[in-house]
Amino acid sequence: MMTTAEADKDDCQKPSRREMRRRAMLDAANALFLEKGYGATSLTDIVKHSGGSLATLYELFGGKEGLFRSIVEEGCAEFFSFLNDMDAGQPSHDILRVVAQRFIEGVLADDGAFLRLVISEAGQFPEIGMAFYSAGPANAIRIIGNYLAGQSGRGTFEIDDTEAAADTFISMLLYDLQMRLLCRIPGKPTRRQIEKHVDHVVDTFLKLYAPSSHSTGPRQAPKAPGGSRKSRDVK
Amino acid sequence: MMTTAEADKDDCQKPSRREMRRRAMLDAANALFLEKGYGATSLTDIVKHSGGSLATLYELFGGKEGLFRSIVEEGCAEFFSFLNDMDAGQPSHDILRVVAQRFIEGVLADDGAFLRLVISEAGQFPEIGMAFYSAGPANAIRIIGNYLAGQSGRGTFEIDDTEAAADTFISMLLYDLQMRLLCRIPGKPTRRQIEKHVDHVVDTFLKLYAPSSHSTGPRQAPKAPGGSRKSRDVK
DNA sequence: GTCTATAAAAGGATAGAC
DNA sequence: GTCTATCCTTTTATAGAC
Repeated sequence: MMTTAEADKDDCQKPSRREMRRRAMLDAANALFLEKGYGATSLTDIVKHSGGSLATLYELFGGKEGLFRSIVEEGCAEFFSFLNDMDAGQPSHDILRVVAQRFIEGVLADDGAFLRLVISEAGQFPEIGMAFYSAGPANAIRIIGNYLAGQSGRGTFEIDDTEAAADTFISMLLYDLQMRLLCRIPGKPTRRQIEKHVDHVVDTFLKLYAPSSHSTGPRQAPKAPGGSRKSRDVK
Repeated sequence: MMTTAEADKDDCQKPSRREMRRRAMLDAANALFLEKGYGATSLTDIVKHSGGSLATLYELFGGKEGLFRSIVEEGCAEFFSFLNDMDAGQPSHDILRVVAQRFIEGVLADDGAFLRLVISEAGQFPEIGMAFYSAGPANAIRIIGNYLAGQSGRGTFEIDDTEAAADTFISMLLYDLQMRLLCRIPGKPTRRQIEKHVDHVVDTFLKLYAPSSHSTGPRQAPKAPGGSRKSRDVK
């Protein structure tokens, strides 16, 4: 027989009762907040899904606000984890396609639910929006900007303001897509459409910043005229 | 002395009591929803600001939802009214600067409060997000796309997919700005910064789509190196 | 520590007087 | 038609048993 303390030392994952409750409540709250929004989600609803009781929730998180802050904190870290995977040592600018693809996958993964939640409550919880922006957009621009700066030194690109270029890249890539998600326009883009968009953005970026007329763009695919059904219309 | 009926006929604006109440309630609700969000605003709070009473509110709007829908309907029409002012007959592409300026002014006008409100409640009120996207982003892309198509015919630009080009233009112009507003990053950009950004976007756009090497860009201003403090950092 | 039961408050909605 | 007063539900928050 082991004491619980010994068990804790033994098992690295330490699934203490407290920690399991905490996780279950965080997960339930996360799902419900993302689905219904902060205001429309009640604590009893969360407890109903997580198990445990209201009193325990208060014991662990201090209330609805505390629970919410924990959710967002975790969410920010997870949501942008893919940013840290960027390997700046890659040879060519094909890496731009890979990065773009990952960005879009990341954005599409939760249908914009997390971003919507942050935006919705940024008014009532001032630090939440700032934390998100720092961990997300600002971080992305810095990382991509740094990458571009490195490549710029090697002659892969000709860019004077690398962060502005990074901003341009991300903006072209995500603006309309994210806006549609946030507005809940139905219908996800197909893999084919995403690929096409990524190609278009990368090509445009290269047209802007590839060393002049060196014509680095390997895919200036001759576009089928009129075949670009993007269906921006809603109805 | 006039009866109220005569007064109504006399005054073309017909500020009937009913209509005045309606306006007052719409205005109060609008302000409160934009400030505190839909869920955090109570009907009693609205009535307290508008005058009148809860019962009248129900008589006029049927409840909180009806009131909210009325708000958003009005808001969409007003928010994008500036789009219809675009005069496609203008001579050069200096009009791009004017358009860009107006877009940014429009976006900054309410600090993103209206867009935030729409995004927040797009989940609970499905048609609201779609109405906004149609009246706003989709409409903007179509209008600018049409303008570009017209100019493209005259040789001002060389564009094959004019709507994609319009998307690029708007994305570069607004993405980071709107994201910062939505996340409540404090500190509005100064007029100087806005002007600089507009110039950068227009120059970039011309670099992409102006007839080759005709060098239409009148303002390829030599940037002071290192002077581009955009302060993307939050802290 | 975890749960049951309940307090306390607030919000949405309505009935009825004027 | 407009207001006052009130009902009923829901929600946050806590006290006390096990």
